Amino acid sequence: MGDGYHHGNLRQALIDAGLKLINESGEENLSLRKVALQCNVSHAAPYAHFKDKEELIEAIKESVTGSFMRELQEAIGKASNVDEEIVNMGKTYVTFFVKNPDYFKFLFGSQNIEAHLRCDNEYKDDYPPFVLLKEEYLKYLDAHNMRRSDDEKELDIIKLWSSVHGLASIACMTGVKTSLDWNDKILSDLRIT
Amino acid sequence: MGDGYHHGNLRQALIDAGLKLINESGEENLSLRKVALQCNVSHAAPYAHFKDKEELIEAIKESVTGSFMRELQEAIGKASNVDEEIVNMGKTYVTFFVKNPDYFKFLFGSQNIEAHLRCDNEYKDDYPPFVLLKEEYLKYLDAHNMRRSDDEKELDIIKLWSSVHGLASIACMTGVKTSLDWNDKILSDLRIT
DNA sequence: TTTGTCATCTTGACAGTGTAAAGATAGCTG
DNA sequence: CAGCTATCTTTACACTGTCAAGATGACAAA
Repeated sequence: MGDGYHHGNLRQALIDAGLKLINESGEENLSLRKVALQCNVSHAAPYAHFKDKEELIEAIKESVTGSFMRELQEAIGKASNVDEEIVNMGKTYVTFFVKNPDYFKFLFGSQNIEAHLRCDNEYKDDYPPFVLLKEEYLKYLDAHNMRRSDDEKELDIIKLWSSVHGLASIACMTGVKTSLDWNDKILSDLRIT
Repeated sequence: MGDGYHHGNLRQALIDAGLKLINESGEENLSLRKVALQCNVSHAAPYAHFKDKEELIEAIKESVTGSFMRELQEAIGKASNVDEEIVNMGKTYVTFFVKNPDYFKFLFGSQNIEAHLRCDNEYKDDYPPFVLLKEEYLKYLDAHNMRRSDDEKELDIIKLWSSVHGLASIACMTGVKTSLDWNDKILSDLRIT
C-alpha cells in the first residue's frame, strides 16, 4: 500500500468519494471521472474494481443502507417493549431520510431500484430494512399472542411499510420539514389492528 | 406547418417523442438528441422551445400528470357517493402507476422532484393530484358533518396521501404485481377516522 | 536471486451527451 | 416590397462512460 502506483484500498476510497459527492450535490452530479479524480487516480482506474458505473452506485447504495440499518437497530435498542420498538423504528425510518433527503432520492429515486432491492417478483425478502421490519412485526404478534394467516401477515407488513415509506417519500419529495411533528403523531399511532 | 424548414408544432412533437422514449426504455435512456432525431430535426432545435433538458422533462412530466389527473377524475365520476369517490381515487392512484411503473419513477423518482411539485416549503398546494385529494377530503368531511381543526385536516390529508403514495411507491419499486389485491383490500379500508 | 503471473493502475481513444454561438430560413408585420 | 423575429441548422466544445493496450509492482514459484 502507499501512495505509489497502487492505491492500497481504492475500492473503499471510491465508495467514500462517491458518497461525498452525492452529499454535496446529489446523484446527478456523480461521475466516474470525478470520483476517480477525488482519489488521485486515473479516470479508468475504477474499472479494476467495478465493471460499471452502475456497480459503483450499487456499492454506494449498500453503504447507505448500512448506515440506515445501524440507525434502525439503535432506535430499536432504545425501546423498552415491542410496541415502542415498532414506533421507534417507524420514526427513525422517516427521520433518517428527512435528515438527508438526498439519500432517499439516491436509494429509491433513480433508475433501477429493482436492482438495489434485488427483487425476484416479491417485495424483496432480503432487503435488510424490510427483513428487520418483518422480524419486528412477528415479534409484535408473538408478544401480543395474535394469530394470523400468512396472507394477513403479508397484508399487515405491506401496510406498515407503506405508511412509513410513504411518509418518508412525501417528506423527501416535498422537502417539508415542518411536518416532522405530524409524522410523529402518525407514527405514534403505528399499531397492528 | 409542413415538412419544410419549420416543423409546425415541434414543441408538442418533442414532448410526445420524449414520452415515447421513456415508455420504451425509461428516463435514463432519454436524450435531447434522440428526441430531436425522432422528430426529424437537428439536435439543437429543441433549444428554440426549451431552455434546458430539464425544461423539456418538466413539460413531459406535466403531460403525464395530465393523464394521471384524467384517470383520477374519471374514477371519481364513476362513484355514487363520497366514500366511494375516495376509495376509487385511491385505487386509481395506485393502479395508474402499477400499470406503468416507469411513470412513477419518472415523476417521483429522478432528481429534482421539488421542481415538478414546485413546493414552496409546503407540500405542494398546486400540484393537481394533491389539490384533487384535498377537495375530495373536504367533500368527505362535509358529507359526514365532521368538524376538524386546520391541523387535524393537514394531518388527515398527509395520512391519506402517504398511504396511497407509499403503496404506489412500493409497488413500483419492487415490481410486485401480485399484491394488487392486497392494495385493493387496504384501499377499500380508506377512511378518515 | 530470477522469473512469471496477475491484479491494479495509466494512457489514449471513441461515441454519445448537453449546450452555446453564429448563421440560414421562412413566415409575419409593416 | 422590406424588415423582424421565431424557428431551425451547423459547428464547436467540454464532459461523460467505456474499451483496449500497455505500464507497474506485489507476490509466489523456480
